[in-house]
Amino acid sequence: MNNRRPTGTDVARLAGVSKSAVSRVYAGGFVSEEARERIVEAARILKYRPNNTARSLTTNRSHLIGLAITGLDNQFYPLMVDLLHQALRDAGYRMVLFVTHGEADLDPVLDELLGYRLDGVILASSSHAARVGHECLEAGVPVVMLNNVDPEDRVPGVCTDNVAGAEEIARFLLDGGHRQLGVVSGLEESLAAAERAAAFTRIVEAHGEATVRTECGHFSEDGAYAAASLLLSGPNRVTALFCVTDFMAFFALAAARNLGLEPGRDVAIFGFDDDPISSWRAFQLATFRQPLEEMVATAVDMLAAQIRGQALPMGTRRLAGKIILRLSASFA
Amino acid sequence: MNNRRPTGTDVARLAGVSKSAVSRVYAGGFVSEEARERIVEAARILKYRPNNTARSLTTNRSHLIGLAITGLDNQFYPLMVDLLHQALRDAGYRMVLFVTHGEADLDPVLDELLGYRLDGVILASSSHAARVGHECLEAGVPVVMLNNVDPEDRVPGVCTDNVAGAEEIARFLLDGGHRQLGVVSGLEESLAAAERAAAFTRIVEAHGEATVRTECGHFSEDGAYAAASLLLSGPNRVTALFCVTDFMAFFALAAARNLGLEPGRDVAIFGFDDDPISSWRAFQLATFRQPLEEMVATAVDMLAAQIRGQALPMGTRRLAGKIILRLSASFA
DNA sequence: CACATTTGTGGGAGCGTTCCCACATGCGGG
DNA sequence: CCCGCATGTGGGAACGCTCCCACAAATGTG
Repeated sequence: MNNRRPTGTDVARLAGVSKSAVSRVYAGGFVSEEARERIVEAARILKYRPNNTARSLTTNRSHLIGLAITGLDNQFYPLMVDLLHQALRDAGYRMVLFVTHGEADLDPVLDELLGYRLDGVILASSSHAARVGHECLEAGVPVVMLNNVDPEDRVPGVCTDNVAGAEEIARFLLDGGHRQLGVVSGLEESLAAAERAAAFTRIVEAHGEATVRTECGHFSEDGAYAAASLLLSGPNRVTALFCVTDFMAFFALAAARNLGLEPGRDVAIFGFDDDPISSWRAFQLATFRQPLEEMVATAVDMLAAQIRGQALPMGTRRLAGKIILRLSASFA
Repeated sequence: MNNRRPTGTDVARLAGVSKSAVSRVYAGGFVSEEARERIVEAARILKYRPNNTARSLTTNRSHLIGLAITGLDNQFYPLMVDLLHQALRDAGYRMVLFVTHGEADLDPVLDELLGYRLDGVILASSSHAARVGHECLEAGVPVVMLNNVDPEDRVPGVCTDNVAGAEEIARFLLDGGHRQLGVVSGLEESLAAAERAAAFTRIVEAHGEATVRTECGHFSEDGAYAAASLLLSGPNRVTALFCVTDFMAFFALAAARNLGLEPGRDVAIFGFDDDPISSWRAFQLATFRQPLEEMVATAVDMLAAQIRGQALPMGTRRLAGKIILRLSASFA
């Protein structure tokens, strides 16, 4: 344990060259073929590996990207993390994870985000992410919002075209003959979710003969269950339900069944995201698929461009999604 | 963008002290109250934040812990990541995430684990983690295995007492009168899962009148579905099924229903983990709860002890779990 | 054959910290 | 009054790398 790790100087000594030559081998410069071979061989013997910390200090690049994300209970997020991890790896970056729970967590996270010399930050938190984004912008740290939007439209970001998606679902349900519609909304701080609820409501209200009621599901299990239960019971109960996330829709399905209503027969239920478990036999949830691969790739591209120093057009890129019909809305 | 971040020297100049004094404020040394105030004020004005990279270079501590974990589709893992993140945060560490998919991914990950001067590594990958563990050991990097065991018992680790858990499930099913039992096993590289299958089998075979058949579920959706379908059909189909992970059990539930068998009435199905969604109404899966909070806390403690330089007793700590009875095994 | 040009090389400063050491103070006791 | 001894302080080396610059050797040109 006491034998410290070998340094570039050690390798240089063994190979009979200068440490500059060693550096050139690993940082990509010109070295004669002969010297390169000797250096690589020496490095192999000593088990040398360049110290990334020291390297970062001079190059001012850490190759570390921070990812801030809300609690991973919503299965859609782990999938996003996985894809993001791959995309970042392919682009030569490592991922430092920051899991937040609510707003209180955000400030210490922010502190660390800035204290560590991260090359960039991806904000996939559902709440209050814009505030963090503004601070990054101010500190000159490249930043991208993913699956969320900055109300002030200053932080660059990428998300699904929430409006088009919610509208398509609304039209589908209206076309299916539904006139009493319900929305299980998320927290107000999440603009992406708010956009979905608003767009859905707008279409229904424009129809004239249809009505829409909204209950807040708070992005939580109990919240969604309670909201759906409320909307699905009483004298003017709804016949179709739009939950702004699949995660909440799963609890709406449970609430419906608890009331003796079979989704797809007695009530139509839609989610949003296309969470991987939506297609499971137990749920078969109709939803709107976010183009996750494309979103992730775009976000990483946008971030990489900023890191390269390219000024970015501000604002949010909105990618097209796709409605996915499954059993839970089959009779609509 | 061009105005570089302020350094400790900048702060020292503004406060009229030396950079040593500034360092003392942030690294925790003795500074007179008056000087401290002036420094803090100057830092506030300049928006100074110590550069962690430079700090790491001298202290040889990065406060970065690497977490290697297999694909996050199994919901149990995101939960683990979340808890681990919190525990590491509380202990003053940040988490660098490495998501692996199969064995091929492991070598490049290992390279990066060692190249980055991580203070320690947590291996929660289900497969081949021991190999990576050995290499860390060799390189002198503190390492802990979580929810997995090293067959050679050299890498310290913590997991649930898989044997006791699987045995308890087996006895419960035998006591319930089941005589034709089935196991949906995982991949062979995962020793933790193998332990469960083996312990279950041992108890059943010791019974004398009961038989047990095993099919490999490969930890995958399709694999588990196929394995369960096989076990639940044919002339000598099983009446009780033990899946070595909840994730696979969800597909066993689906397979059973697809065959017209209602879990908890026509067939008993057990998982292992107590994945958060096991308790959902759509599943109500009987299972064995891993003491995740305790496991995570123990793993972080063990890692921190190694980082402090304490030699650790080798081998795996096995924590007690708890059987959780739910509808899927109610008639047993 | 003198000179420019290419090619590879080593020396050394610098990145922003920490930490050791030397050195000023202020103060009480011999 | 001078010595010891706390108590703060600043200077400067060190961490392991990159990268600029100067320079040597090999090659090409008039």
